Amino acid sequence: MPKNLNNINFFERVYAVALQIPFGRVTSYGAIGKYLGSAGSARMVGWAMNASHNKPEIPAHRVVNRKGLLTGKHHFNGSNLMQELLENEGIQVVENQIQNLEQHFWDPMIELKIKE
DNA sequence: CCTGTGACATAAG
DNA sequence: CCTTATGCCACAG
Repeated sequence: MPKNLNNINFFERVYAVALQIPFGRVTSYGAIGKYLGSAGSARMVGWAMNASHNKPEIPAHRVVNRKGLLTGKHHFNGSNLMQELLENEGIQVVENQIQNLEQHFWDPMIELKIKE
């Protein structure tokens, strides 16, 4: 993938990965960023998710930080919607933190492999 | 072009 | 476990 194209569809890349997260699975901002080749710039992923508000189809609730903490829940309607969505997928959430994270963790690097 | 910003990550104390 | 500090990088204005 040419470097020049990295910045063009960055948001869409994030969306594409988020959309590929299987039901009942979650991943981290860093994992997505790493998969996109922008390792370390997990902030970009979070920011992209912030922009994903325009795209309701993006399962942003399946994207959490490294600790499995629902740091972005405040960005959902201001309620515990994010937690409810996760619990609806069979994921236990206690104190805004995903339980058994490793069990539910979905790594795009592994599941989607690395292209190029 | 420069500055601020952000739903993160990692390290250090 | 906590708080700070620093790196990180694309985007908006």
